[in-house]
Amino acid sequence: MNHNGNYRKPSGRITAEAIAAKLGVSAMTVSRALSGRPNVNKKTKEKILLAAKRLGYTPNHIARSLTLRKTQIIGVVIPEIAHSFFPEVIRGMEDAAYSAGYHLILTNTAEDYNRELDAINTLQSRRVDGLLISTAQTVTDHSVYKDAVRLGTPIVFFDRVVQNIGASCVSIDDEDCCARITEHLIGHGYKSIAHLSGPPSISIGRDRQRGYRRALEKNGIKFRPELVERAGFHEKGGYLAMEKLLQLPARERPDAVVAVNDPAAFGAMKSIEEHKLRIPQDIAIVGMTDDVRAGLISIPMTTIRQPAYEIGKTAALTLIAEIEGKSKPGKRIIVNTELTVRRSCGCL
Amino acid sequence: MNHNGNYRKPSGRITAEAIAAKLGVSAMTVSRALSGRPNVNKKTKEKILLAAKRLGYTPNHIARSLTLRKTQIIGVVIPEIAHSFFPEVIRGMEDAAYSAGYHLILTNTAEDYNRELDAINTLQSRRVDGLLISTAQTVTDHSVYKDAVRLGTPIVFFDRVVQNIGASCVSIDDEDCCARITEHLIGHGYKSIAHLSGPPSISIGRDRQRGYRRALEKNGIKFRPELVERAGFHEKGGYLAMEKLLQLPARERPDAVVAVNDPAAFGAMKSIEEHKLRIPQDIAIVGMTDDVRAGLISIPMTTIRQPAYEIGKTAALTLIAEIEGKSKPGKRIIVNTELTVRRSCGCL
DNA sequence: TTGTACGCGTTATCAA
DNA sequence: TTGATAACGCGTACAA
Repeated sequence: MNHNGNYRKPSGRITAEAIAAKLGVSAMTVSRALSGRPNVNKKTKEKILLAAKRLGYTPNHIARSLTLRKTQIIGVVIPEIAHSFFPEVIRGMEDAAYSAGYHLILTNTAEDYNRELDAINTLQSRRVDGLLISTAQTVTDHSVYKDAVRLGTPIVFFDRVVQNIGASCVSIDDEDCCARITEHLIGHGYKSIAHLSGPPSISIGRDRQRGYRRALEKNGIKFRPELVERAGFHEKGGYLAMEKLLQLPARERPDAVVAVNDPAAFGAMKSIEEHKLRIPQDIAIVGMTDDVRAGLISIPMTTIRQPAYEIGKTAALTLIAEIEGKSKPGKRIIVNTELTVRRSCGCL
Repeated sequence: MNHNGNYRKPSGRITAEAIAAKLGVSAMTVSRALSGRPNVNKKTKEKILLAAKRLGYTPNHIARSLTLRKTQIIGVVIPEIAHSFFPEVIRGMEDAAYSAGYHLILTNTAEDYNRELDAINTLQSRRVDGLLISTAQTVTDHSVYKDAVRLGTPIVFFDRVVQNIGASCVSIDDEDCCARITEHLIGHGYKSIAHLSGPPSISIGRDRQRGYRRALEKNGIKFRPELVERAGFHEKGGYLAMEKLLQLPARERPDAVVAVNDPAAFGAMKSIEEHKLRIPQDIAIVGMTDDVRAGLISIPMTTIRQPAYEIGKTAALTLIAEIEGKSKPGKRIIVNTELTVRRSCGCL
């Protein structure tokens, strides 16, 4: 018994060597026949293929990876699985990977920096061919990423990206999105627009806030810091932030709110409703990301649709191209978004 | 250039051998020190650990897997990713796997039998330690599973299970669930209850239909075959099936509908609404699985909550126990469900 | 067209 | 406590 609690058991599986022995050829010929190389006699090839099938031969990909130094595996690091956005992203990645002969190892960091570190390390020790990463909220130190890139592991960031460290990034233009939806409100006459902001440690949070501010300034509306309240990415934070905003004297209150994402907006809606205020008549509200729920709740929410599937697929295709040397790292890829106007903004 | 389109590039990574050379010890000692074995001199161990860190050593898990014939990888085969049920299942699996030192390779079969075959084969050639499978709708031949089990790859089925082939199964008691929700309707006075059934090729479909029928019979209601319409698992099928039911002469129409799952029920609701019928006054409807949307739509839907996270976690824990020889295969594990009464059944 | 020798990076085994 | 050797199963390179 070794330290793992496992006996060293024989694999029990047929090897190329075994097939070779049975057929009186060398293992090399078997290998060639099975990987479809041209230089094998047609008849011996047929014999080998037949024997392989009869014996239930399954090539050992581990051994293959060891010699080739190529695993055909992509490591995926995401901060949460259940949020409706990521499953779609993963579906896009899986489609792209499957078509190109890669597999996905999925790791969930649950927004925890240490788990993310651990994930990246163990994925590297598994010698994944590349990494697809969306960073956890608590990440501040980028040296792990830099080390990986330096050691030759291609990385493509998606959604929550880290720029300027030599890795490609696939995301929406957060600043622009937020500016757009803010201008949508401005265009419909709202003057006192608040922002429920994301964590400033994440690019998404910073960029969206910048977009909000840019839209105000461009339209000659004075930026009022007291109208920006930190909410984070979740419902609870949105609720608490909105509670704070509603403590402002009535005449200083916002007439519209731009939330950093849909969950935060849902939380805020709850707070607004608890205060017996009407949406959108008393306070309009908009989100971002188009969570599945956005169109289903009693006051359907105006938001910005992010093409999750496309983000996943694009990120995977970009990574695979870089792994195979067909494309250079360091790209910045922006995928298009779409303003989805529903009732919560009062513009319908 | 080999047939893969890849040059054979040197790994560029530090090996245990390299550390050994620098320190004037053997590779074996390095290996022992790094895997925390007891029989290493404390001082040499420290030296080795330090050197490993300084040189940025990442153990090669591939080589390790090759000798140990153990990958610490679990292959997950699911029919669809985006359906809200599976992300939660995967989260449960990931949590369990992470704690036990395993990784998940995720494969999406998109309900396609050939893709499922392919997935299971390539996962086996990657020598995964075990498989977690929810079968695709189009699967009829179970020999792949049997072969895998015979060759010693543990399998645990979840949700859409295959019983009696020696593999463990984790699921809800579909027959019982469907009987329960049907009896709920009967208990509130509905007499003419229809069933939108799932694909009969899948155990879930068959079992739920059996539960529906059992509930009727147990309560002395005559089973009417014309009230069972095949819907499948998706919205569109539910819509079409309901359309058919609504073509029945008015007095033969059902006053309540038991759908095989929530998406089918959503489709049916759409059809009912298009016919200007009211839910639940004209026709009551219930689903199963508690899709996230069930509670959010304008007429919230009565359904049965399946503990997705728990199913995933239990399946993974069961598999890991079997992989490590701590538990025997062939178990049948039932996880509890919960009737969630909302407005669509008219019982509130 | 086919075979031989060796290497990939690690760990089990047995000897020192 | 440490080291030498072999093995895991395959693919490359070269020779036959």
